[in-house]
Amino acid sequence: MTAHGEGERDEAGQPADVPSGSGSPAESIAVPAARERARAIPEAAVARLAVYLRVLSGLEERGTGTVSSEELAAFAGVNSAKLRKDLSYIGSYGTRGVGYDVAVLIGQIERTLGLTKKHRVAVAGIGNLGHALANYGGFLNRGFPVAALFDLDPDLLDVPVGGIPVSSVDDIVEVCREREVTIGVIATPTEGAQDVCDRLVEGGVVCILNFAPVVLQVPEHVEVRKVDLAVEMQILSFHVARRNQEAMVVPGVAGTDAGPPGGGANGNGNSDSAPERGDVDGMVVRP
Amino acid sequence: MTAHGEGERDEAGQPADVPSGSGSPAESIAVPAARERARAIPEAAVARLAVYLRVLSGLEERGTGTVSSEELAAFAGVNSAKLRKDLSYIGSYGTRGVGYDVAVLIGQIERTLGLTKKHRVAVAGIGNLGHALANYGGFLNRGFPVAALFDLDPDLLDVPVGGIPVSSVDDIVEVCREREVTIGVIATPTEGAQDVCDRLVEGGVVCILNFAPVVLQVPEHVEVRKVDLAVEMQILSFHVARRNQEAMVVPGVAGTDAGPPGGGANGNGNSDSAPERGDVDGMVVRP
DNA sequence: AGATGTGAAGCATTTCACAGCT
DNA sequence: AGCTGTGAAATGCTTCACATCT
Repeated sequence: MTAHGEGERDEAGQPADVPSGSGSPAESIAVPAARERARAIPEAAVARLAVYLRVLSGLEERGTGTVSSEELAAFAGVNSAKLRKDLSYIGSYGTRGVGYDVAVLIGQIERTLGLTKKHRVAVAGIGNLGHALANYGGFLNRGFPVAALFDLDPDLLDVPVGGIPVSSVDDIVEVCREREVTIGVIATPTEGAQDVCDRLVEGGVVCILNFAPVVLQVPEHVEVRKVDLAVEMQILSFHVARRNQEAMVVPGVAGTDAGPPGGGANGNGNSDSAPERGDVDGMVVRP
Repeated sequence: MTAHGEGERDEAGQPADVPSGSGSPAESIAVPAARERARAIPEAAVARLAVYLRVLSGLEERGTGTVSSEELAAFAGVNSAKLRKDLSYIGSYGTRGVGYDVAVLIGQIERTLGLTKKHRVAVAGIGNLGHALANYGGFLNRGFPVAALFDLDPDLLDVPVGGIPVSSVDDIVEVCREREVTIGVIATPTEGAQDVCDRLVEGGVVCILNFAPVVLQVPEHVEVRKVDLAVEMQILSFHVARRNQEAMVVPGVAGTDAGPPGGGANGNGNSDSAPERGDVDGMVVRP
């Protein structure tokens, strides 16, 4: 996806014509230049950098000082060429003949991902999923302090969850502005999602992680990512079906000869880039 | 995502030589043919088909009989050319000059995704996230009945969650075989994930949805998808950082002139294909 | 007219393979 | 010798634009 160069990218970039300047269209530097905005790091690489970061943190804890691209790639489940290319986007921090200094690399990736600045997070929809997000201290806290929780249910109001009292969705705008929230997580059911989203945006949130199975409408300066469990399940279903079909063609192994045969182990990952996700029906937990 | 053509794909396909037939290597149709196994539908398209399906279900409920590619695309947040190409992978079920019959299309997408066969699901790790998954009836039930729950915590054993009693992780293999579970969801903390995964596989599970921030090692016949919230957050963080940087270059709009300006609304989606995900640290909820 | 289905062009990402530093 | 960093080739996905069918 779980992800990549999804179509709808704001292709247009900026309006072709200069907004204010009325005059002669002719020779300005303009038109093609609009497109030259170097998007630097490929979207797909950004997602992997986050993975490398986790692996590197683990290595650092275990006192490892340096790693080769080969080793790091193995831990992250990618191949080494891809890893080196990904790292090359953020600069040259390796030492030829040696490898990468773990601490240095961690620092550089954090810088690139903007993790030096702590982004305050608000979670809307304190059902099971919301609880899961708010409760586990170690989760969001590594750079993403949860600063506010919102729900409709009056029974939840002011009850602290993971140390933070739940506020009313009516106060989203106000609270988000006060606490300078920049990232919003929507864990509400489908119905409330767009409304909550609008409020978060009005409250100054610029990035949204959406668990509700709807395509949110947002102004273009807002970035949305979607996580849709039902879609993930359906993708898995597709692969089971495909596998079964293939098995049908090649008779060979039929029975339920259980157990991992050779025990071969391959790295894994979401084998794709899942742009939009949705689901057949409400899947998210209670408001 | 999310889901497709990730590098590590089992390139090799089937063994180059015909499994059984020993004889002369010479003129068989073989060698290049191995590679010709049409992988048919692009992984990225599969993820979107699931989204179209959700939208179509909504339309059907509201009694809509037909839709044009333009309309359907708008609801799904993609452009119509992409939608038509995606649908073309599963066959020609539209009517030129008219559009698509909603019911027919639903049927065809369900068939393609293998949703006609109900896949039984097991959830391991009944913390907040596990509860979220197990509880909400409407979630997995649309084609994915939850057939088993597993946890380490003795206090949870036999306590029914969403109608299903929790079993011990020690019984994973046995229970999964008995209940013919084909899809496993891992919502445990990092530590237990690989162990649980091994057991699920031994119990006959062929697809795994993994919420733990580790790259699971699995035999190659098993498909794994990963959902990693920390990675999602970090990707968002990256975008905030990039945006701020750009804003720095182009002085223009500085202040906190809140509120959605024009109110422009663009469809959204995960702007990329995130193959592997991971996270800086434990993020998943309690076991 | 109106909308689908699809070759072909256009981009993006991945992989190869090797020059170049330590 | 070993391993990084990176052009260039290969692959895959998206968008265009139009022939084709109703």
